[in-house]
Amino acid sequence: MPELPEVETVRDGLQRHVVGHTIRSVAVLHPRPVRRDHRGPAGFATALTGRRFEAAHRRGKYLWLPLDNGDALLGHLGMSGQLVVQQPGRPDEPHLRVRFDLGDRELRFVDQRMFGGLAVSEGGAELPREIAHIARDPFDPAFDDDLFVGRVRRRTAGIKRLLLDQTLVSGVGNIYADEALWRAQVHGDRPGERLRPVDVRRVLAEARAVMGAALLHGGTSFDALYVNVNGESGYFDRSLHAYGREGQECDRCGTPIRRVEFMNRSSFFCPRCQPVPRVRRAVLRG
DNA sequence: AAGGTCTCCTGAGGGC
DNA sequence: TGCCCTCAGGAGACCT
Repeated sequence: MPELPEVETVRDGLQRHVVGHTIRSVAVLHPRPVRRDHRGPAGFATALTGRRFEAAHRRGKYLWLPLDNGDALLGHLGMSGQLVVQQPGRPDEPHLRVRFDLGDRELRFVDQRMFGGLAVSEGGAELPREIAHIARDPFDPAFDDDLFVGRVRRRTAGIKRLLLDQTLVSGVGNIYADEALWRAQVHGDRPGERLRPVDVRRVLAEARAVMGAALLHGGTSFDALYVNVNGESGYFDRSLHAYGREGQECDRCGTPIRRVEFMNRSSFFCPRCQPVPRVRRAVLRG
């Protein structure tokens, strides 16, 4: 599942293998991945044909590639999306959805579950308006720690939900949220407004630490010929302390890791290191 | 405004 | 072996 480190690794690959190349033609093999583009599959292809990729940018889990006419190709990998650079004529990947012919190479969007997608953003070279609501990520030099702490502490929602709110901080998904909270020894249900500033800062610092480590690792999984990075940085197998470890001993205290339902998915935490917040006493209002 | 739930999508894996 | 069920989840839509 691509979160910030995986998407950044893809961005880096696009920068090195796609930027400067011109799109000769576009083949949309399945309509769903271009569903966000109001032009439809044919219009999407037309809008890109003849354009040259000028750069590769990222905000949170979104990627965008400015084009030579001021528009941009905007993309999100969703759960299972991959952007692959292939030699022309190589066999189609099983879930190949969109193919860009760049002459001496092809850029391919492969996505099994199709939660991801591509769209042309009109005038979106600087920052696509479609993602103007997405916050900066914790590695962005312009990310404002104090602003984040302040916003979290004005919210009643649990800190995990807030970590996943891409308008507060971007790039964090379910896995790194659980890992950051485990490392910070904070339970995800603790309301933002009940956390001390130092607690919020620790969670933020641990989110940076765990994603930074994954980023270093993800960068090495690149090879010279292909941009072939997806949600699997390989980091997960080795270094996860909480996510996916239900019933296994906490690496810090030995208590079995617990799994609970959360937003139609799962949360993993150590019940000893990350004590469940006591339910606030009901306040009767007259 | 903010919090919460639902939905989209496919293949892996479990149970029988 | 094969069928059915559940699960995984980012983020927009939608309701309260």
